[in-house]
Amino acid sequence: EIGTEMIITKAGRRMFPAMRVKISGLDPHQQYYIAMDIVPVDNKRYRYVYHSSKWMVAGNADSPVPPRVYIHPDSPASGETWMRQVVSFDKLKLTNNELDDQGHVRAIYTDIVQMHDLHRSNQIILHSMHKYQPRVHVIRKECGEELSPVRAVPVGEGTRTFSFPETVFTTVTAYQNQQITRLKIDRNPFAKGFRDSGRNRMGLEALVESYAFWRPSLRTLTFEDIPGMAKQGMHGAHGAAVGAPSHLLSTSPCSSP
Amino acid sequence: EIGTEMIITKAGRRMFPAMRVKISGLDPHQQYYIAMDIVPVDNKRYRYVYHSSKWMVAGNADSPVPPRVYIHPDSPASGETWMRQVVSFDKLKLTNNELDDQGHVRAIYTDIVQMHDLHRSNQIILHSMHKYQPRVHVIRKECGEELSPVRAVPVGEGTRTFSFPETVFTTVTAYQNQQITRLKIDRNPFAKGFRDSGRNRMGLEALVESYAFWRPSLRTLTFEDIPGMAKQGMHGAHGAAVGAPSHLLSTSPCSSP
DNA sequence: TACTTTTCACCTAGGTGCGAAGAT
DNA sequence: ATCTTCGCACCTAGGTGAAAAGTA
Repeated sequence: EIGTEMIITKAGRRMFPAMRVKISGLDPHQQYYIAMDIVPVDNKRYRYVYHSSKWMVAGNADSPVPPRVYIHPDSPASGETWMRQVVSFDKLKLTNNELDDQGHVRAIYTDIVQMHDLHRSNQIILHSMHKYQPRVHVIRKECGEELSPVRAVPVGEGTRTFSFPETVFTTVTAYQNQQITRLKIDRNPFAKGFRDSGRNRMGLEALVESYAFWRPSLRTLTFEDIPGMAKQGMHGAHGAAVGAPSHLLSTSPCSSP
Repeated sequence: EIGTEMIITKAGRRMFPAMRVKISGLDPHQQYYIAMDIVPVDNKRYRYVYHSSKWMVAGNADSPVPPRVYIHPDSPASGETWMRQVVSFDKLKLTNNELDDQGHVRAIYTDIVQMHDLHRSNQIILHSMHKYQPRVHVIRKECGEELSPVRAVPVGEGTRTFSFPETVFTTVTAYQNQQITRLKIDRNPFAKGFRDSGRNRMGLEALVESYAFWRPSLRTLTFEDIPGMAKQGMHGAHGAAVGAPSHLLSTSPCSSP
């Protein structure tokens, strides 16, 4: 399996393809946040070796960047709403600029309830030439504004985290692998101006097969998590689910102090 | 004072200028929805008489259209968030098409809490050649999903409605008053293609003075409503506030059944 | 006649990779 | 040598009023 590359810029660049998930098994009447963060896969820095067309370790990772959580703009919404549609993260942008456009960098560490309140940044800060893993979080919304602080990567009952190993990518400021460039140009509508009318020698369909993130079967990921049936671990065709047991997401009578 | 005209189309047309309000006096830690609806000014249908440049009554109003509420897309958010920025309704569209793009027309009558849940339409249905008054609603978010049904125009404690008589307008499918056309072309960036480099004989600044909705001093409306000081009635320079006493908006310890 | 719908050129706004230039 | 930044042409997406055509 070959990982793809994602451009990062100072102004922020969208991921392409964007992460899209289909969700099932939520309590229809419960409110949830859905969020994404992106965590390092390892502690290494990479470089691309052209003659072998491979990424090679080039030292240890740079010092960590301020962690960010991208809160899906439809948050909060009921389980019913989330399950009715494919949830797309296409507004999220990747940047290598640690200076926030607004300044409030670390407030994201505070209460998840307040997160909705912060001016929501759609930028996630990453280092170039590193390998990363996007993660999707489903966070049950608590009644009231309980001051239970939640970390940048929220953990606790009522929160569940999903990782899809196929979506690991390497950050770059300019594409290294020309096959990746071809896929981006061919599939991203905004790059239509660079398309080559005469199809190059290797079929693009074959290319798509080689790059996990691009396979249409993966463009929609399914969370299978039926309340009452406390399934755990693998669900759906390719998705690995990690986190609290499923029943924690399903119900929540609203109680108050 | 001369009212402006707003185009309505089947697909929906934005208002220009858009309604923009500045809010103060909310409880910073309380969650609120902010919404807009548009109500008839009277029971009449109008026609434009060119030779006198005036709108004249042309009969009784057409039968009512399905009422709609445009929920500001930042809703719900805390008082702090709402007060930090100017709240703009520039995504709202006016239409004369009673057939909903999605179909769920009347669900808007249900609980305000569920409104956040519905696929939010940005369209408000109006009749052409009628006079309308936009209204802004500030609605305190209740804890939990209490099933207290709220009407299309929410009324009750925790809800407050603001009307600004200067923002009354007449709906049209094509502009009647050519001065309105000139103002739209001169001020709306999307109409730049129709601008006349040689300024027409009457200065546009003078035109703006004649049309209340356009005066820059009104493009930002201020809600003055300090909790604890139960002011009522007129606030700010031009805004008339109508609704529940102000203190009802300011505090709300979260209690449950 | 009086109003509405459709199509269109012309804009705003912003997402692409390219290639030259810059940085280390 | 290797990586990053910037300006650019070329796109997508969609908001304008004009004008012609449609409706009743």
